[in-house]
Amino acid sequence: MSKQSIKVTVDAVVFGYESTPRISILLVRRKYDPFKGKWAIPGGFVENEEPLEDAVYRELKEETGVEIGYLEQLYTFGQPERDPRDRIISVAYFGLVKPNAYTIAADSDAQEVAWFDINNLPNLAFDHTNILDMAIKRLRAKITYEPIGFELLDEKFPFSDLENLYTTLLGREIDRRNFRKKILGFGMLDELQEKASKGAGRPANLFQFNKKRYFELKDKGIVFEI
Amino acid sequence: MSKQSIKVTVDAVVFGYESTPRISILLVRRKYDPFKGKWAIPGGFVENEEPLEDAVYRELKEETGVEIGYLEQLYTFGQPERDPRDRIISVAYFGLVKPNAYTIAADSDAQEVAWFDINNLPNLAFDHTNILDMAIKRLRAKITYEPIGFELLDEKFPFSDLENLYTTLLGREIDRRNFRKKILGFGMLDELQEKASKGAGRPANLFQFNKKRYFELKDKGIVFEI
DNA sequence: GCAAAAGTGTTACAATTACACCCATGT
DNA sequence: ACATGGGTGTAATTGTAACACTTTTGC
Repeated sequence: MSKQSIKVTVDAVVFGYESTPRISILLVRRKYDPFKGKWAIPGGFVENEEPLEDAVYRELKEETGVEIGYLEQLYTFGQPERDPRDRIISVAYFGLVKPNAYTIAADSDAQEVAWFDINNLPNLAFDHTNILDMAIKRLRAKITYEPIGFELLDEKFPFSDLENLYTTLLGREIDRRNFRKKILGFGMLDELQEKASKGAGRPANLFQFNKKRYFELKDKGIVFEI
Repeated sequence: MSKQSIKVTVDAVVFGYESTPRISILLVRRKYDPFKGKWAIPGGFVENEEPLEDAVYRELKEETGVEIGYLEQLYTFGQPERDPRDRIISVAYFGLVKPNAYTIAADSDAQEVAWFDINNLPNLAFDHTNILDMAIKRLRAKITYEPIGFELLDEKFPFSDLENLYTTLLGREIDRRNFRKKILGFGMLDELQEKASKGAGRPANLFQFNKKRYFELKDKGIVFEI
């Protein structure tokens, strides 16, 4: 009991979205053994007096330079054999970044950090494929009952971005009219007096997620659901 | 990093149900400091080569003698100040026991282990009140989208037991006809040729949850939902 | 004026809710 | 025969899903 020698790490599956459209995940290439040279999700050891979430933010900044807008705990992975050398328990998180925060630190060696399309992932170190699978499942499920999709879009976004995000993540077509009716019906989006400039076709109105309003509605018992 | 001195425990919030009706939670009284004499949820240190879930089953058996039928990970609590002495991270689980497993080990001092009604809980050691709150929320939410309620009932149960369980947990009346229609409509309950014996009134038919059938239906895309 | 994406309403269908009486047993 | 809990169907309402044309801009 008092001779317990278990180490604790945090790891973070960080998702980004481009309107290409593609959903991507932030990976780092390992510099040391075990699994030297393999891609892995960013993470590292928790310091003795450090809260778990702080450790996640710190490691992400150190390893990738990315600052995330949304973070939640995913699951704790603790199988004794998950690390070939020591007993290491990993508290995994999942995070979302907006496109404008979607850049990798200038001081990182670009060869060591990269975004990968979730449909085209490399083999990963440790049990990170498991962690990633769970994170993807959680994200897919969660966007249907919590308004976290906005955390993957710019502050101001055209409605079609939201629609494409859902189409891409859920892997099925969505009826534009019904979707718009439903989302706008909640009343948690502010329609701005601004139009998207770039691109072909008719310019879209921009919208903004009103978080304060969302919590008011939630308190009233209104449930977000797709 | 290599001087990390964090310890890892598991703790389990174990729920039971009696058709009184009441939802109860298994607690143990602490024998040692810190919080000596206070009630706490059962748990303890993970051994070096021990999977986390094994540690939960072991601690539950050692401390309470209760064998649980359902177990899932809840959340990992890691605030540095959650234990007044050391840095201890707790991987919390939540478990469900059927009424017939609802007994406390004969070799336990009865004064040290007890079931408490969730509406009448004592002050708890550490941050266990937080853990418990989260577990209750999770249970309430989860019975609406996964068929875990059966894990709190006997193998064979009258339909009214299920209805009362849901009424009690959700804290609102449920229309008997609509509820029955919906649940039986899923086709995951077998109606037995047996009747409940005890009690006043017309004897109820007994039902049994068909887990195999449930997974078949789930694979077909049928989703359980209340 | 044409290509490209944005914006908009109505109808059919499915699911959910509301609601009240008879049945089987024990005493 | 009465008290107790068990068992059952239908109609109204609500929510969801299907569906196609017009508008605004850039080239």
